[in-house]
Amino acid sequence: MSEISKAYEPRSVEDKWYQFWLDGKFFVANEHATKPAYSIVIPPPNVTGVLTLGHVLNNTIQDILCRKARMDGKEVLWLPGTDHAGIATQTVVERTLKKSGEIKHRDDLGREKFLERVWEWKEKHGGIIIQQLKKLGASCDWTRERFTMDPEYSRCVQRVFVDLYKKRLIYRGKRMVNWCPASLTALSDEEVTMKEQRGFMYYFKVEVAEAPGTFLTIATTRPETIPGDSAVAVNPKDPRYAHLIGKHVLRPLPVELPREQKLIPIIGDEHVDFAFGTGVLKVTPAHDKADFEIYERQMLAYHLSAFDESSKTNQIVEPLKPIEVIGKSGIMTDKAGKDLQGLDRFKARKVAVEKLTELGALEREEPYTNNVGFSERADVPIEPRLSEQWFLKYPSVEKSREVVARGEMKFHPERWAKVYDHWMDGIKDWCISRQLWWGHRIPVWSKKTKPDFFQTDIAPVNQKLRSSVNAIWSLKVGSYDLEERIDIEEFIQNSLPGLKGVEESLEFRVVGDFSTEQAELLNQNGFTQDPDVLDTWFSSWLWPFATMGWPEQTDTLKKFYPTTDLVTGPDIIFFWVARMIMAGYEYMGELPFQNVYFTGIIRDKQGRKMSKSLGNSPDPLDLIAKFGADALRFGVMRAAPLGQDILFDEQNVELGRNFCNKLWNACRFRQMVGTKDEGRSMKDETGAAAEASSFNPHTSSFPVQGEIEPTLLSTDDKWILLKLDAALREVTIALNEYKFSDATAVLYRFFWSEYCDWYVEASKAVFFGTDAARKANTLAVIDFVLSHTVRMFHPFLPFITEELWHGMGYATDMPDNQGGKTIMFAPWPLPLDDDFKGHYGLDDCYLEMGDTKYDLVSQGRNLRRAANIGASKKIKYILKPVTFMPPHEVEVLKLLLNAESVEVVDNYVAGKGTLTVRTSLGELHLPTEGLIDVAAEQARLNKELEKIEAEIAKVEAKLANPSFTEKVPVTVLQEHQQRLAEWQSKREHVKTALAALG
RNA sequence: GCGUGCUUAGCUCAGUGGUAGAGCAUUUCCUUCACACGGAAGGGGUCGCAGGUUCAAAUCCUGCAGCGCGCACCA
Repeated sequence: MSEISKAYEPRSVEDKWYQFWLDGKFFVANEHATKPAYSIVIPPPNVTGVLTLGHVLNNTIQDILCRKARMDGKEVLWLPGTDHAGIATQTVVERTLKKSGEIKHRDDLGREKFLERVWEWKEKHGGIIIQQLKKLGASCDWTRERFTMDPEYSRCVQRVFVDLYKKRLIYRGKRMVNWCPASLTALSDEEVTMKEQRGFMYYFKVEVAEAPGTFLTIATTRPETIPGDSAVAVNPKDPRYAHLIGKHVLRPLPVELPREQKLIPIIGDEHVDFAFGTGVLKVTPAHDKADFEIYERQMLAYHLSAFDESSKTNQIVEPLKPIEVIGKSGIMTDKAGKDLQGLDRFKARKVAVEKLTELGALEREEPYTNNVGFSERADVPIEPRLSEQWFLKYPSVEKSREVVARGEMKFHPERWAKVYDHWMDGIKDWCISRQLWWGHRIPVWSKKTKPDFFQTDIAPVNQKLRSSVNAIWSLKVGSYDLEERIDIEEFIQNSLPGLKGVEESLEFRVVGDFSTEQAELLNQNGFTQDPDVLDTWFSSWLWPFATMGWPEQTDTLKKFYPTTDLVTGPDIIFFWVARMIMAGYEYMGELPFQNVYFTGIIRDKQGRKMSKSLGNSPDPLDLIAKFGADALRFGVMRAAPLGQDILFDEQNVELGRNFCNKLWNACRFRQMVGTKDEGRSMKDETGAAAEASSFNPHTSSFPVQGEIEPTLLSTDDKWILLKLDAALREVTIALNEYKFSDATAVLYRFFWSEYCDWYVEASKAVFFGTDAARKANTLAVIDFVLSHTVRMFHPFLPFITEELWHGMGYATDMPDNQGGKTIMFAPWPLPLDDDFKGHYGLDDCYLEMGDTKYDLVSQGRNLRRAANIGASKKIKYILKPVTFMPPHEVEVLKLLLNAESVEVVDNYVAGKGTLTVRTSLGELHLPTEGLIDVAAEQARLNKELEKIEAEIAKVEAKLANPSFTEKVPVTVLQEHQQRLAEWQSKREHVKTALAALG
């Protein structure tokens, strides 16, 4: 036999077994299997990202679920992959190219060349996170790895876009969007986070044109937008101002404009809160969402009245219209006037205030804290901006809401269902276009032409596109925003003849699920493709089915869709989870997953979010190198209760390592005590045969009759088997309820506090003894317990358990597909059933017997301290048992007490200076021969006595209360009475002990 | 503002009506032949505050306070 090392060394083990699993194709899902399916799709990490602790948490949970499902006999698909992370990836590549001095702006390269560089980057860095997941032990089916920019996946995205366009759920429009001046793209509402900002509220006055000398005071936080004001709004119900509606004020900025160009109307709108500020609102429709809405509401009414007004006064030159004063990079435009033009928006604010002051228009400024939307990605204030974008009206909203509301799809913890429902309730259209290059380009082409050139410009292309059933044409005439869908054949027949000679240009637009060739055709024929790409989430919302071969009805889809569980962070509940549910219903006709487990968010010791800039985010790979992947997994799981954020501390991982080491050494102990005659030996070589042995690994499905001899079982044996049974039950329940930290706590308690601390120690009494039959039987019990334990640990600690499964020889007697090859497919250990318990005499009373015995030992050990006897000194105890104490039990006590002897004396009378403890098993005496510090021991006992008296008083008070004794259930009453008796007995004992001290 | 979660030992957290728990930290002792990544024995808590329900409340209800998160948002 070969020695195994004293400490567990994960490094020599983990890579070996991961390669073994890959070589054995154990992670590969078989879509033709008859076993019931279990599936998870991975939340695709950013392709150029690196592993964070968040990923560790998330993927460890998924791996636990998958490994448990395999042991439950399910056919498991854990489908991995990455997403292209449009903004993040493009930004990183652009920044890198800039840093190297290669470009100043991505325009220097041009779209095509730039994208080539992004692909290069992706090829170079794209595999990193996948490799890291392998280090963690993730049992993903890597043969099915997907990327959102794969050709097939991209076709899915395109197809869905066209379908939704066809259904008129996708539309284009000039709307107010969240504009990121750093990334130069529109963002969805979900990508904006509100942050409190300390600033100022500026109060400035404007004169009413029609009533010189009358001033209105306006409060604003953004004076730089004054040149963009198109109106001033008051509440029509506000008695202070209502009469001014229809009149005009003189806008102070830009100063150089002629008076008539600075006149803007006073309009009435219910939106204006007259309790807030001054009750007068400046309306800047190009730079504020609410203002834009007012603009839309009031535009018509105003234009009508303005018409009357201007015909009378001839003063109003500019109608109410959005004026863009802030450009797309956050730089003030020429419309902002000569003082502000070219300035950054924040610098412009200061200058605007100076100008107002110079004009004498600024009344005052007050410190003010308000909420400002920030670009989540770039962390700069977003700019509400009017621009032409593509929007999606969400599909299948009602079904998606109901499935969660009804509890058909379950959220864990449940409270997220409410958050989800609330969001779905107020759901707004999704801005899906992004002004980026890296992503799925919008499949829309357009070409302008005059009616007379239709036959040469458009018709031939239409002819060639006919093979695509999904070509949808629309027509935009002149500069009107309106865009009509047309049937191109019908257009040729009916409308075209009438347009002969018309000089106005027509813009033909075609949306379609085109092939690369068809797209090329369009480009060659002078059609221009929409330059924008789609939001990354517009591809990842298809993830659960697009990764499985949709739109084909593949066998994989048939077998594994809908998926079983989804594990993700609550921070992407709207971004991803909600949208996947809707896409699932829209395209698969059913929900994409049955359960959603929301993890907590990993924070540092101080409760701060992990972030690169704080440098508080440890590299999981460093942790794996230092402690092992199993240790990291166990540590994170143990610290991550369902529904709570996790304060990460490296100590958790250290604890995981210690636990693995404990497991390792407990097996080492088994090897050492059993090798001589009966035991198995630990092997070094994977798959090498175990030495011949009379002990077989046991499972619940392979009962152990003939292996463990029931009549030879000691109290300790029965106790640990019952504890194992309890642990199996508890762990199984915890896993079913997704309570991973509970499960790890049970594993820890069972293995460390029960098996190692008590059973292994007690078993030494057997192994150091001479009874060969009992020794053999104890080994059988140990093998039974360990073979179950190792399997129970496997989902959490995949590497060390595989090593031990083979090393201890437990694999060899199992069928190949049931653990013979790998513990991955060994059956999940079931709790012990009644037949088993009956056969081995495992009555629950042994639990109490064991507990009492170990309690006696603890108390006996305590006497050592009371007597100031060093831990290593062998001492003599005297036991006065209540009933007959079998010699074996006395041996166990002797060993556990580290005693020179435990003498059984049935009628022992303790003399002076003898310390005594008592349990229901009997009394344990330690004659001290004057070694003790009498005063200290008296103090200790008196303190204990006080405690006991307090407990007695509490229970007595309860029992003396008639309403208690009358109303309480009998069992509770008995419990209390028994407890009183116990405390009283203890009191007697302590008193006796005090008296014995002299 | 609406919603939601948390507040229990020095720290991190379990504990949904009946004797307050774990891990870490701490104190003392021990390198005894599985493991010092270890063993043994201790100390440490009026369960955020105030009411209420109940024979009985860390636990259920109400209110308050503090911290956090999500959504909405008033210039």
